[in-house]
Amino acid sequence: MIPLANKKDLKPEDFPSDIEGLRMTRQRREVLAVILRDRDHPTANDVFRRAQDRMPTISLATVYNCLEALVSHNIVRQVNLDRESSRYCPNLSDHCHFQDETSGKIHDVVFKEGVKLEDILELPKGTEISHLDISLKGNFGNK
Amino acid sequence: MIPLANKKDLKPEDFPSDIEGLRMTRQRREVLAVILRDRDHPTANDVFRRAQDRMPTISLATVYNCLEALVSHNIVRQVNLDRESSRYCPNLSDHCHFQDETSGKIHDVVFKEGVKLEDILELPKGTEISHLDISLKGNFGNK
DNA sequence: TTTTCGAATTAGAATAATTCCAAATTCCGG
DNA sequence: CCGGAATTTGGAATTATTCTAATTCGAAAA
Repeated sequence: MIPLANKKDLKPEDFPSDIEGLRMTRQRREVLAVILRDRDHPTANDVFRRAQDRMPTISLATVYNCLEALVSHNIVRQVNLDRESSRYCPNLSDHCHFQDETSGKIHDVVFKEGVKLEDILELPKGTEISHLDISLKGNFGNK
Repeated sequence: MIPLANKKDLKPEDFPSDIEGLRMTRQRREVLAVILRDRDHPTANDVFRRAQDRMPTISLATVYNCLEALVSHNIVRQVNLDRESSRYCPNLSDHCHFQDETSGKIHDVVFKEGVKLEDILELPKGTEISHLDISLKGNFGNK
């Protein structure tokens, strides 16, 4: 599924009719295209406003529906920071999120080669991890 | 402030009149006592219901006020998992949270000795971290 | 092509956590 | 004890998200 993540400028109408077992409707294509195009971790409402440019009749409820469909089929990732609205991200590879306190912008941060959770955390034997979420806040270096 | 965390059975009225620069009012004492007593990561509403046992007139708004005062003075920690309501935790030492998917219960998990973030994440030089949040979901081993 | 039928979309109402507000109360220094 | 400041209170307001019920769509069958 990483390939999809690179199709930054694929036109919505060129998406296959089925992605990860999810039927791609007109509005799902549009929502996905927005998320692949602008990788700034938009909220559902951001996605809604952007999708309206090319599809003025789309509704906010539909955007929520589409996002939930895309997330549950592992096509996009939902990012939750604190109590803020959920954000959406087309980067499916293992990574975590850094929110710059001055700009509010969110940056993806990747793990160093070969790092395993068991090396970091005191977890009882037999623990099985299905989801991991790491988020950071502070001042991001450089760029 | 670790000492406070151990005063599991301190009566609210025995708290000092000032903790971390925060004036301890009657309702703040009560809220803090609830959090120190039941370490099950209660939500604001849980705290409200429990506080009502000894103080039937306390209001939910006050519980929210108290919690925000306690959190901003680093007396308790606010825990946010996904989109669920915030939970509150008297454990101020570095740790993260594991939510057991079958029971819904939240467990504190500590880092292994000597683990540093820079060893784990690819962070640009000059990055300063002010907050770190790690949460896990899955099936917790043993106990 | 036309029909059919479940799935998807829509607008608006409903919900739930949290915050806001303005009035009443309590607190504390002088 | 007094006055101003801080806190508490109940209810209204806000906001993100979900739900609902009606409509529309679209793929496959006929």
